Formats: sequence, C-alpha cells, structure tokens
Amino acid sequence: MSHTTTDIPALIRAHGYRLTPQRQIILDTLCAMGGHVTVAELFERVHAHHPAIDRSTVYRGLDFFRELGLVSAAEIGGAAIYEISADAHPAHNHLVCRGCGDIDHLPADLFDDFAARLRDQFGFRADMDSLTISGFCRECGPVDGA
Amino acid sequence: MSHTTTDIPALIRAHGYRLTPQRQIILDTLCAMGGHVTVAELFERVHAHHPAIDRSTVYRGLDFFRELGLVSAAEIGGAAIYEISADAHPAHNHLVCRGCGDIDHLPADLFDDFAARLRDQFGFRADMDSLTISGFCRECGPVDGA
DNA sequence: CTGAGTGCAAACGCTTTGCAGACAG
DNA sequence: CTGTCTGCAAAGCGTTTGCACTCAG
Repeated sequence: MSHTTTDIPALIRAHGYRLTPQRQIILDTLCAMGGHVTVAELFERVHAHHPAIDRSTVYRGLDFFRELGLVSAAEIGGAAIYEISADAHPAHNHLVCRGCGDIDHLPADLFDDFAARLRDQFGFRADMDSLTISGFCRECGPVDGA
Repeated sequence: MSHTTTDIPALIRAHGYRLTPQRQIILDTLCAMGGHVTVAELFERVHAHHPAIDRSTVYRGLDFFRELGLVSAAEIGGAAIYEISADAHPAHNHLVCRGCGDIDHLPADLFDDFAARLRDQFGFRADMDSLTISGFCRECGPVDGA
C-alpha cells in the first residue's frame, strides 16, 4: 500500500522540515502494517529491516507525523497506538475487543447522534476522534469469554 | 462523608482478608476526596496525614478494594484515576474536559441507546463502565479554549 | 501464633530528553 | 554551510515486585 495520495515531501518542506530516510521508513512501515499499531510493533518491524534506526527516532517520527496530521494516535490500554490518518477516513473512534484484542473502526456518523445528545443535555462538546470503547466483539461473546 | 453504608470489615473478612489501619485510611481518604482521584493525589493526601504509609501500599490498597468492588478504576490520560463505587451509581462513564480537566459522570442510560446500536450494527457488546469521552465542557468552549 | 499485609528499595515498561555528530536543504 | 535530525545513553514517569519484618485475627 502506498501513501502517496498527498505529496508528503512537499507538505513537510512547506512546514520547514525535512524528509529523512528514517521518516520515510517509519511512514512506509506504518502504512504497510495497515493500522492500529503500537510503537513496539512498529519499532520491531522497522528495526528488523533497518537495525540502525533507534526507538527514539520512531517516537519522534510518529510525533512529527502526528503534528503534520499524517498520522493519528490513540491510547488503548495504556499504550499508544498509531495509524495513518488518510483523508478517506477523517474522524473515527475505536472499538476494542477485550476478548481477541482486535480494534475496529467506528464510523463517526454513528457517534453523531450520541454526541448531539451530549451537547444538548450536558453542554459537552465531545471529541469525535478520541473515543475508545472496550467490550466484546461478535466472535468473543462475554459468555464464552468470561 | 462516610462509606459505612456497607459493613466493610465484614465484607473484607468474608473474603479472608484483613482490614488494616492503612486500608482504612486509604479508603477514608478516597471517600473524603469525593471521586476521580489520581493515585498521586490520593497518596499526597494520605502521606500528609500519615507519612509512614508507602506509595506501594496505596497502590496495593486500591487494587485490593477494586477487587472487592468497593472502588472502581479508570484510565484517563495515561494515569489511573479511582473513585468509590457506591451501589448508588453502579455503571457510569466519564466526560473529561480538555479545558479545565474536570471529570463528569455520564449516566449509563444516556449510553444505552448508543450501546444498543453498537450491538445491532456491529455485534459489539460495549462495556458500560469503561468509556472515557474527552472534549470541552460548557464553560470551556473550543472557541475560547483553542 | 501465623500468614496477610506493610515499608523499603529496587526494577519495571513505556516514553522523553540532552548531547555531539551527521546529513538534507 | 546551516540547523534539522539522528543515534546513543540516560533519565523520567507511573506502576509493580521481592524481601524481611510487622501486626490483625
């Protein structure tokens, strides 16, 4: 999978930053892994192909891309998980299965009704992209899980 | 505020455990602080009155009470927050304001509709008590906040 | 008495940071 | 050339753990 829908080097340079090989590798790897990747997983993969790249470089790279809006971060179970934030799926939330650990996307529109109710009843403007709901997915019913 | 609605010593002994002064202090302090307390805050307060009580004892105490169901834990912004889980408010979620940092309770029934939709459309059985929604409360509108 | 519970101190896992050198622009 | 970025190593943070001692029952 490629992430060349946007001109990333140009975007980076427009901000006065540099596109280094390390950053390319980090972004490529994250992209190749699909989504919902922990730093540990990403680093493991990066390190397998490029042993010279340091863990801190991965952290800094992810943070860098996050600030550019190319990557989004969520916190699931204490550890940070990252994914490419394509223009295709802008704001979305996460369903995390306590059984199999799988992470699913939750379309934002499903959340809209709920968010509207929060705003009406509580005056609370909820972030549309930082919600993590844990529970059990179809395959991991609470019955066979617990 | 007192937490003597249930006979805590009896409950503890029924499980074969002991009610130590440290545990009493931890529970009393947590209770006195109301709710949504980080371990750091709780320890600070405990330590002010009882310097001999160790941080690890607070952690172990909280964990102990959590297993007994007297206390519930949530993870907000990387740090664990604790609160008394009275029978009065069994399952509830949290609204965390990114502006003032305040944490509000979200009645479970408001979440019910949404949870039902998740179940119908995704076959996902969401936990009713582990949801943390961040955003801006009435006082901290995104406009004046950012 | 006895072992559940404590204080101490050290280690843990994840993340961040200071620094000197390296390389993209 | 310049100063952004890297690798290294060390520290930071919140939390957990091993140990010998203590005290609730």
